[in-house]
Amino acid sequence: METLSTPLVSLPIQANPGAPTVKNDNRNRLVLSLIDRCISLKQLKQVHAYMLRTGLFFDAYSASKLFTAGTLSPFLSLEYARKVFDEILEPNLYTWNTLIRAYSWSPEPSESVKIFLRMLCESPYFPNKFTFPFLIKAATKLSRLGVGQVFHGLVVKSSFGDDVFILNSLIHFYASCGDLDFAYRVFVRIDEKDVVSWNSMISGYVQGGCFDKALELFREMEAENVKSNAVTMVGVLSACTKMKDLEFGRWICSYIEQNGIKMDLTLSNAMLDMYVKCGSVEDAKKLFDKMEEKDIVSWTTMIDGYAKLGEYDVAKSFLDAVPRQETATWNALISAYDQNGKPQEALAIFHQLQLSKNAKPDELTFVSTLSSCAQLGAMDVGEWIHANIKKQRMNLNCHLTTSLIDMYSKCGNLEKALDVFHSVERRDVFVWSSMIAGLAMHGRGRAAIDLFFRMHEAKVKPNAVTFTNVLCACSHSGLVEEGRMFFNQMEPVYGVVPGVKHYACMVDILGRAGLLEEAVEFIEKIPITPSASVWGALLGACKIHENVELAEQACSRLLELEPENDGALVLLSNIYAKTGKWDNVSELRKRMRVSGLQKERGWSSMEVNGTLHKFLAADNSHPLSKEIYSKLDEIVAKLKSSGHVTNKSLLLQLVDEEDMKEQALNLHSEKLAIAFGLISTGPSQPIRIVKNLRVCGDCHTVAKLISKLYDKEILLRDRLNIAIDVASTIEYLHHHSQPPMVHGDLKPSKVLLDHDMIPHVGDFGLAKFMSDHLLGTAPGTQSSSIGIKGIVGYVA
DNA sequence: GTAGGGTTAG
Repeated sequence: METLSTPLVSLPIQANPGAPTVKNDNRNRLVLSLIDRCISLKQLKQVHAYMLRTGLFFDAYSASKLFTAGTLSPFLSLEYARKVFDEILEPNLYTWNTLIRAYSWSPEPSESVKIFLRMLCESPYFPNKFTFPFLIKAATKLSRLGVGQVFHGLVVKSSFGDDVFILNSLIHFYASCGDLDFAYRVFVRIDEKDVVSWNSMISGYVQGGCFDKALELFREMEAENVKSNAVTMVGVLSACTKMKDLEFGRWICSYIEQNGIKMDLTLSNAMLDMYVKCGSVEDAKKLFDKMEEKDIVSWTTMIDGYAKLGEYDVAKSFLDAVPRQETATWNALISAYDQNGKPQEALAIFHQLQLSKNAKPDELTFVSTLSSCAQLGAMDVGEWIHANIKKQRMNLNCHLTTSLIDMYSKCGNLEKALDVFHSVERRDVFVWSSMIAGLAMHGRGRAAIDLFFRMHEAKVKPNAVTFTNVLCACSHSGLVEEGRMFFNQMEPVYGVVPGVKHYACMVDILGRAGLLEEAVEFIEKIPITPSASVWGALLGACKIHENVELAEQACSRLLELEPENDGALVLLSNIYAKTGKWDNVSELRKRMRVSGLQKERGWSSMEVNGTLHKFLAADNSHPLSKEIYSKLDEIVAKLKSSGHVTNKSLLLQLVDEEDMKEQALNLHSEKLAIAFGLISTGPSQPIRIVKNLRVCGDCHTVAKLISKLYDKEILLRDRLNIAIDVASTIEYLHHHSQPPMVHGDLKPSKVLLDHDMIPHVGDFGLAKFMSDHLLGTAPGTQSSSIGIKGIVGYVA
């Protein structure tokens, strides 16, 4: 007889399809058992061919067996299974259900719904109790509330409203669509709740952020003597993790032991994660060492734990020890570096990953790496990644789109950011928001507002991030009326409750416009306790408008909330300096020295052909140092002969000798970087520089002059990241109290200020971030800063 | 005669 090694045959079908004369004999049973033993698609196809030749395929049961194997096997090919299905002349309900199920698992769950509709039209069958869980799963994956509701209605009409399997799927469906109330309504109406009903509701609450409710439900479950299982524990542990409640987490671990709940790999991993996220890497390590079975999640959790703690060497040793390196393990380290303000290290690991044979970068790698590129202004690497995404024909999903827009915007290339934005079909709220931020960053406040309305027309609902970006756009373009309008509309019209960031933005808008009294009145009316960032915004405005008295008040309120906020002290000292109160300046500086507050050292970085060059002030460590300094001399001479006078008042420090002041200014890291840029870039290449702190007024002016004198585009971004076109005098005035030097035909060199206006996700407190963002520092000084997290745009 | 629900990281 034929065996699996029999070559594939051509398919002249001999059997009469209409008459299933296949006997249930031994030979056929053997063939059917071969289906289960197939270990490759090729073997399955051989059985298929044999069945066609003998006519066995036209037996409904046998055909469905083959088809099911095609959809279930690890080597499953949905395309092949679909072909098999299409060959089955009269598929039975089981076969239809199997196809619906196959698609509900696939990346195209909408096919499930289409197949279901086809079944209703083409077949004599109605859905049974098995059909609905598959359909509801598809609706869940599609996140389409309406679709699931239709199925729910059908369930009730088809009298399956008591089936606990179906109702449990519905709980899961409603919860994952965010409708926890409805999920709970389904839950309470189940007469005979089983453990899965409870688990579905508990994990629904956890995923919806209602951790208290999840734990309450767990207690209720206990009170009703429903025995929990490992899945229950995963849900409850996950709630502890999110609440960072180590004590309760430990209690759950002992509960698991006492109640003899069987540990499985997922539960162990959930425990590991709880320990790591609640701050006890030691406990996690103990558990990790005891675990008999570990998978990639276990390893990744440990790497992530150590990396987030800043113990990078330990994290790396775990990475090296992973039995099978996968992309996720690399991603853990890359994203930890990225999010802890170590973008260079993130890129270094990325390069190692590229050299590694075991794994290749995936979407998540690119998202983190693009964020690091954005932080560093490393546009060459960013562009390389963009090209790679295209080359790999990787699906440009919303996460990647957002990251690309963010990267190009922050690297100063608004056009490319817009290209990406226009090239995609799918734009979620984060894609729109990042583009709004990009426009705002480049001083295009009106365009940012227009985009907001286009987003509204596209029926994408704005969220808190969108409003922060729109308000920032108003603030940076001096659009006071528009800012007021958006702020007043956000809750009543768009249902977004103003948060601390929005209040701070509003104070910033009013303050920058000189409406200091109104800003103070606004602060008094804020229904929540004003955060440090709100006072920071007021303080910033006081600096612009030289209101020393109010500045002192704002500063003391800020320091009550954040005694460690060195930025506030630096800003206040700048205000004193600007108004000539040198005694107060030295007193403040002394206070900072005593309390150990130190300024972060300023640096500027510049990327040339994918290599990053970093400069400190008066740096001479660069291999081309000699050439750089001679270029700098040349620049200084050219500037002088063109009539530029160094604005020494910008050096807000007590330096006595006039020429020392001038020299100190000329050695600023951004000037070194520009000099280096002039000798290392081709004639048409722009110079793109990123500064970690603020760019001083002199460097700002000089950058523009050099741009003209050398006919070179210069993009200079600092930690406050807004691009200002030379032409936009008004916007300039909002940032600097003295008017810019206006040159008739100056090339549009841009100065980017206001880094990271987009709210960040992650462990850095938002308030802290916002106060950093809004405080900034005065031109000429370099304030210390707190770690900046680069990516953005979407909530984890 | 075959089948269905809930879980961990990034």
